[in-house]
Amino acid sequence: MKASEVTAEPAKLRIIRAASELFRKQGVYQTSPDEIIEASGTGKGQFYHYFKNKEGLIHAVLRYHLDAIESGTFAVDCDVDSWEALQRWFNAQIELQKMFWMTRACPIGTIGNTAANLTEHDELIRQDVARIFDVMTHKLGNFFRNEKAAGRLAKEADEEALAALCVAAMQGAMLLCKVARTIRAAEQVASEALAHVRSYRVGS
Amino acid sequence: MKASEVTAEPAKLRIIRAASELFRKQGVYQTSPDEIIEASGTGKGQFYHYFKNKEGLIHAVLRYHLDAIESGTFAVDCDVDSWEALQRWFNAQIELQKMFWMTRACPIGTIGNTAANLTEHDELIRQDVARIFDVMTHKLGNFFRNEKAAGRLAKEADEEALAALCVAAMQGAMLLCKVARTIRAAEQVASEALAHVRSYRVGS
Amino acid sequence: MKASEVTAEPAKLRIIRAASELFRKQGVYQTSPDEIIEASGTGKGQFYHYFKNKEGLIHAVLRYHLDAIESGTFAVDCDVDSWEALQRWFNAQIELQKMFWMTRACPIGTIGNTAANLTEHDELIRQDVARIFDVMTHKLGNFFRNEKAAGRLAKEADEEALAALCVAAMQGAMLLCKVARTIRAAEQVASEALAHVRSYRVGS
Amino acid sequence: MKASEVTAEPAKLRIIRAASELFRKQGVYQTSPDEIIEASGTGKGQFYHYFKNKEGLIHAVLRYHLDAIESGTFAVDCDVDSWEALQRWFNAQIELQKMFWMTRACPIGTIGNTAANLTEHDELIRQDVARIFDVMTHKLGNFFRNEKAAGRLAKEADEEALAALCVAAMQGAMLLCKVARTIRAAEQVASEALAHVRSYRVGS
DNA sequence: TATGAATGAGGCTTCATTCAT
DNA sequence: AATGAATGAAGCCTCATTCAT
Repeated sequence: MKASEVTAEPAKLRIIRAASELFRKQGVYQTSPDEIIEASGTGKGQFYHYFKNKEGLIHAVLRYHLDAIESGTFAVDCDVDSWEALQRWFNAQIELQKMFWMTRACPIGTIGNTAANLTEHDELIRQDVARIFDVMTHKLGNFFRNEKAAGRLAKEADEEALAALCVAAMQGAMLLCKVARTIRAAEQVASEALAHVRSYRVGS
Repeated sequence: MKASEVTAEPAKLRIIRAASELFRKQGVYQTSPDEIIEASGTGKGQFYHYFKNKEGLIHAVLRYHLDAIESGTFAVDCDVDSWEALQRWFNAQIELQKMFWMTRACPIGTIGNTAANLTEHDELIRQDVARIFDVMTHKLGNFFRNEKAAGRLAKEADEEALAALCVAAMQGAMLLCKVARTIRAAEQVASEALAHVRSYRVGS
Repeated sequence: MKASEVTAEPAKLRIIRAASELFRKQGVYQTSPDEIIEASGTGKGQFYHYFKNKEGLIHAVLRYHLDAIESGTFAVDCDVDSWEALQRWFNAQIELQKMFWMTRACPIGTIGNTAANLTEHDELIRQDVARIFDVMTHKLGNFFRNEKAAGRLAKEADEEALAALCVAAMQGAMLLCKVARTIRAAEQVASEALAHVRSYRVGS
Repeated sequence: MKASEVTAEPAKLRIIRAASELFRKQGVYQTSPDEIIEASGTGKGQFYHYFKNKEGLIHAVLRYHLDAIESGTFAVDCDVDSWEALQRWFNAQIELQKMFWMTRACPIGTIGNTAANLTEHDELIRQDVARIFDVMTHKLGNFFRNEKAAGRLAKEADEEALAALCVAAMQGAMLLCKVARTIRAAEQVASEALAHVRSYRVGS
């Protein structure tokens, strides 16, 4: 049983990884199970053996990203613990965007953007995406809360709102960049958002 | 000829309006020509008579929104000429979001999010969306430029970047709200973004 | 409009007839839309243009048979108005069974037998089949009622029950014949059922 | 060897019993090996270890029912040895039908109905079903033969035909009941069939 | 201008079965 | 004896588009 699980993981993981990559490149609705099956080098049966249906796979892909975010292995490190780390958080997103240039960089952004078109049928997916944004926002919020507790952030600062601004601004910025095919908006937005949160900084 | 154009417009417009509404509600990829045809009360022939194909219709819908934005008849008035109007610009989006609760409010955002996943094939659409965000950003930018010219905005403010922040933040915020099914993020983000641009205000 | 309906009928009818024939030969669950499409010389689009789905087609086929039964053009004439006609009603079923030998003769029987396996999902179909058996039973019942009214059937005879016996016995008999690959059971059953109803005959 | 057979039986039997129940509830074609495997609490390997394929399992299920009928442990006791027992034979089927309301009661009927649509491919199954109906008919026939031998049944009675009528009428009646969702037809048919065979009774 | 029938590629999913452990 | 991963053919259906009237 343990042995079979060990050998089973690859196929399931291969599917998740292939799907994750295709979703990022083409979007969720533009990627068919057949494409994922081919890219993962598995078969139709495998796909539906491991996932109830396409929605189930999307769910699995999102859990995969969520795990990465929570464990700190995500492409954009959300465990911010210093103002430099916050700066890096913004920069990482800009770099990702640059790296993949005209393809959508942030996998969450892509699925999140897809989520923007979700119908009532995809409730599970909506919740997954919501969860991810929630975790990201909380992680940034924790930094601001810690800073305030340490007296390095103005008392009137709303930690939650500042975190929401950072996440929302960068999601929106990446959308703008994708359609405009230029990184400028992301740089401007990151710069302004950072300036804003820094304006609440007090002490040293 | 003129007469036929006069009688033709209604059908074409009906299709555009029906499509616009369905795109906003369900997303572009989740809306089939058949659905649009049914909702608009026209026929298959009409559809392909007025539009080369589905992409052509999306293009027409985007031009329709662009026209509305440029003429100031868009749901969110982008001709901002005072700090109160700017506040209204933010509020209008929040109100739209509330109105359509859990559906994506901004029609541009919805199509834009789809466009974010477009392949080279749908280049036309990408450019349309880019154009719209560009116009929105410029309209806001004009306000900041005017304010600076009038000495009411700090010299060190980057008008273009501030406008980009406003647009990006609200696009991202509406995405967050859509997936989280709560208006909170949009309110927080609007509040922080507004606070940021206001911090550059000088004089009275 | 009338013209298009006239030209449209053939495709729809061709599908219904092809399906009807395949259902009789192979059974409903053993016949795929693709098979029907091929046999009818139409295309997938036609199929789903005229019928919501496979169930919708089954429904249409059953209505087609019901119409034939009601209008008296069905292979087994159910408008029985004499004892000779009743005899013919039994014989017609036996002859059909012989004609198609190892294939199932009665299209209703085939679909009815399929209906025996219906799940809750096929409610519409169940009702259609029920309706057909109901009409058949009532038509036979009418004969018995008329005979009783004319004083040629014993007062204690239950017209409805006699009709039910005829229909049920022949449905069961055809099942037995199909699996046994011999016509004997149908002949025996028809003979006994006829003897039974005749035993209630009075007068001339 | 003997020991392993002893431990093996349970799994094989569990599969047969689970399949039998599912076949009765949903029909043969609507039941997949996976479903049977899950319901029986076994594994894929078990299934194909004990049965060559699905057809082999159907065959086994039918042998299982045949054994029950021959040994008198079937739900409907076919070892009729008195007029009361005959009455019970009819009633048992009505009671089964009531018990499972709207599902097909007789497992043979269900598989038989499926078998009625079988292609040459499933010859084995057809023969199994034919065999079962044959055994049932013979068992009832034996009763009539015995009665005739004892002088309690009219000489002109055709024992075999009477038995066929009973079996066919009840199979047909259960089909009618299933589609009509009412027990009425079965009661009427049983009553008429019984009346018919009783009409040949002679002596007290 | 207008209608809707026709087309067929491709999407998602289930199924029966085999294979490796 | 037992497990469940792997396979791929086939099933049902939707889609965007073209054609005929």
